[in-house]
Amino acid sequence: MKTNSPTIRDVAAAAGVSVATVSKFMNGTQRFSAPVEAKLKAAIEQLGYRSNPLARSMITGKTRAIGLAVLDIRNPHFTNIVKGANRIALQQDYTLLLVDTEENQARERQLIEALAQRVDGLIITSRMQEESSQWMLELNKPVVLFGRSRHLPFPSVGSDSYLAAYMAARHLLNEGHRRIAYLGFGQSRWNAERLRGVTACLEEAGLQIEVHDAHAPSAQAGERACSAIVLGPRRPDAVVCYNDLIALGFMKEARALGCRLPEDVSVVGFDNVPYGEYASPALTTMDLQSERMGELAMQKLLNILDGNADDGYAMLEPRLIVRESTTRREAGGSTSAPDAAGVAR
Amino acid sequence: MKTNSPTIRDVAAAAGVSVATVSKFMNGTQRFSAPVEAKLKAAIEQLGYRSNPLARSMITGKTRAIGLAVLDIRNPHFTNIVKGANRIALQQDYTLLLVDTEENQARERQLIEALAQRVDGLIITSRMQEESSQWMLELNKPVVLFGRSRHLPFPSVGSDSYLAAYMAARHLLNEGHRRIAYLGFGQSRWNAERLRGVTACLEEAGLQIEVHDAHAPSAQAGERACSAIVLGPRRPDAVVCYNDLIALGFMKEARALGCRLPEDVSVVGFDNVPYGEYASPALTTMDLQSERMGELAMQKLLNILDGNADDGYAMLEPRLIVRESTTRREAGGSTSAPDAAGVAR
DNA sequence: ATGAAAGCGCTAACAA
DNA sequence: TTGTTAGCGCTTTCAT
Repeated sequence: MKTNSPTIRDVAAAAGVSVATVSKFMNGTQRFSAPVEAKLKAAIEQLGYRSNPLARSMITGKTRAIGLAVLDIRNPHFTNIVKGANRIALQQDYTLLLVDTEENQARERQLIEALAQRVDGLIITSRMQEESSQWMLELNKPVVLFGRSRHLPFPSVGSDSYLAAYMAARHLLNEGHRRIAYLGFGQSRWNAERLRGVTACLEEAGLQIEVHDAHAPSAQAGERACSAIVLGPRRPDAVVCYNDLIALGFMKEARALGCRLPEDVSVVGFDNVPYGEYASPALTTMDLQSERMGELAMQKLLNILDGNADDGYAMLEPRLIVRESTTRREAGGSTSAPDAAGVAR
Repeated sequence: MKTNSPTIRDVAAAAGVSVATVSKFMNGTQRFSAPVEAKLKAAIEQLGYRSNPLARSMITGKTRAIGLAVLDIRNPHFTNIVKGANRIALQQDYTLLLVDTEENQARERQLIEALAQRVDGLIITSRMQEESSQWMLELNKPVVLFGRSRHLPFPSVGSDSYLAAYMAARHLLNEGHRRIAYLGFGQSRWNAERLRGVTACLEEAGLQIEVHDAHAPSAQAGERACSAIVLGPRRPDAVVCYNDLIALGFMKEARALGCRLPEDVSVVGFDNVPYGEYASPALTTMDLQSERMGELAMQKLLNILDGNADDGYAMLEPRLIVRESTTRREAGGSTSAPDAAGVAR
């Protein structure tokens, strides 16, 4: 299995032409006389020649590879980003180098620095503060970030967390809820905005919010955080969760604790992960368009690599997906959801 | 941003030594006199030198990258494989090149062939028949496959689909079910084995099986397939689904159709995807240890790259995870699950 | 312990 | 249209 694959020189020899000719032919840089073209084709076919991308990259300085660093590939939000990014990359003949940074938090920076050396550009999701991410500038490679970047001159894509949260709260209010809690994830860069959105909406209605933290963006964390909220002295009648995973965990535990959902407690999440739909009650959520974000990020990056400037922030519109976890099916509530109609499903 | 990073020559000049010395230093190939080492360190530090992995790869012929081709990154089964593979790769300082082949089915082969040129080895999940995958031999790179490979001399890892299916059926039998259906996915390479396992178990009990096909390994497909099974003339009292996604979709639709789960119909899936636990009823499933499969596959591959021979098939033990979708909570059934106790949760 | 020199497989001027 | 030639940044004998 140590078959040395044929080099450009082998082809040149076999076809009786120079290596430069072969190179030009491979890259379609030029036109050729019929006989030469025929010989070239024959030799290439016969030898099974495929040009070595490494050698090519060394000279051109381009690898046609994009580095993608995600926090946790198992979180469907990031999975979707990868899916979207991969789609666009494939269309343009780029390859994806993936790193799941959660697997080695301490080495996040090293990992990304190493990654940067093998790619033309990077798409990065990070938990680091922008202030402490100045080193990304020294990557000397185009980077696209998620969430509006304020301290870094990189283009970015995100969705309006504030608005999304506001919408979620508004929906809950419309459903007649008054005691609303927020189960957040403090370490996230979007947590603050989401909290702000919910808070603002409630304040307009003269209501207060009760804030909890899940300590992780996972279903397990949602489970763990549940009892303190649901069994506390003043049980909320609705909770906005930082993301769908937390919401799913919360719902499971809440029911185990004897709550009826959504009658006793309504739940909203963020991200619209595929499985919220299959939980029961099906999870109402804010669709942040993760997959589209991945596509957009990749598009921005490839665009830059094509020489076009872009340091903008592309913001996607959040969409409310109303499902069962917030809609009072029987008894209970007050108004029937006035905003449920015509909403994207 | 067109900062040309320093080359080995810059370092050599700055340190007043030869490039060979710098190279040896970078690779820790040799020991050095104190003064040289000091100058080297200073120069490298001062210039911020990082050796170019491409140039290195050109000579050594090693890229320290592994290609991973998955059918659909959004299927948690594959997500888990990626997670596991990534973990091991990171530990050994390898990078992952990911391709989601579903994004471009027609180009699967091209994609993988291109991938092969940039990596030291590949881990491939494919829907192709082994018989028509002989081209993989011409990759001239070590490959690890999933599922026992019979026609290809590649090592592989998988779990015992036959046994898993047999176990699932046995569990259903123990729960008192008699009319059992199998909702499969004919295009998968494991479908046949799973069907065999279920069939064998039922035959031992003198029972027949009713077979359906979901046409896709997704929740949506499960939803679509549901009504024909549940509203047919002879509704089964339990169904074994090809995977958890199909099972989840099936359950959602079944309930929409007015079935009580698990009282009217019990459901089992395969894969133990994270969200089965958060569905309701929580999904009973066969844990095939996807993440472990990813780890193992990567371990096998790196092992081969270390020069050790390995053409074996590593088979993981399936485990039954009993949850609510098969346990008769009230009324109904016959025996209470005798095998539910002591089972991994 | 250190250095000189010959490439790895390819592209990119520049000549012809 | 085709060929010559000089490297890309690095590793690796082989000398010293």
